Amino acid sequence: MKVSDQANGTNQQNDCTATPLGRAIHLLGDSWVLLIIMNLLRGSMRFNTLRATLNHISSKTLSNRLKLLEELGFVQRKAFLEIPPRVEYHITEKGQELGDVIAALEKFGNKHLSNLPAPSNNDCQLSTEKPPCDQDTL
Amino acid sequence: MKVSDQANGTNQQNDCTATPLGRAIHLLGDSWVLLIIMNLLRGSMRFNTLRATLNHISSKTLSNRLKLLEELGFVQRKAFLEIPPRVEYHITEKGQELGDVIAALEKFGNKHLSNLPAPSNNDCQLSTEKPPCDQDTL
DNA sequence: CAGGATCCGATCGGATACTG
DNA sequence: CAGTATCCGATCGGATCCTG
Repeated sequence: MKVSDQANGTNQQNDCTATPLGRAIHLLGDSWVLLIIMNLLRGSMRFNTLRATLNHISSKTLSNRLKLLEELGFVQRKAFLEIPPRVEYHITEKGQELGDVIAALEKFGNKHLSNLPAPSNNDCQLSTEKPPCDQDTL
Repeated sequence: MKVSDQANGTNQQNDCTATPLGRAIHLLGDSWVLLIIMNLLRGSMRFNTLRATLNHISSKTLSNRLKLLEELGFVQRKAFLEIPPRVEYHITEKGQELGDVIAALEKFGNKHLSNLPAPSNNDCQLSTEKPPCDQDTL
């Protein structure tokens, strides 16, 4: 059960998109979305920068998620008509509030997922230090 | 990118399991886990009851998630040696704190995912009313 | 009733190549 | 650089059957 490539909600299965919480779960029940939001929360980024930060994401996947987030109004795409082209993605007001969720996640992780045996690999850019997102809005 | 069937963390790809937040994202980046926790937060449930509540989950998937959550210590499995067998799953102290995440999710959903055009289907049992989980701990 | 085993289709996501 | 299109393998998850 993942977020579909397009932001169509016509999934017949089990997305529970009937209620806000269901939709939230459906949306945030996707690691990439979480990761993208997390990084964008710390500042606007260009496509490839973002892609480099999320180490192993393919351009396809990143593109999909970004498109989805844009449609939902959580991320704003700003394209500069230059050569070479430059596109910057940044969080919208709405998207900012996902910081609360991330914060809750982080707090939980720090409390209960810290001292588990780390499984050997270290992939994505997940800085432990607090990003300057407004967590005081909690 | 989903939570693997077993709770092994030996995923070589991109799970970002190095940092607590990464692990949290990895764990909560799964709709079923979120849904299960959500329902268990409202009270202990038996296997099939839980399964009925999460309308379309297969016993396999539910079993996997439950096992994972148990290994991580967020859910406690209590089996009664009766015939027919009865097994109750209930949230642990640790698991309780996932309520914060759920709460954040719900708050966000209510605020930003409420008035979107609902896509026709209504599957899972996602009650809109607040569960009695401690959201004031935020 | 709780759940393990298996089969198998659906989907996702990575790699690559290509375009403006 | 910022994607899109395509191919295709890996994985997940549903259905079914079976057991204690």
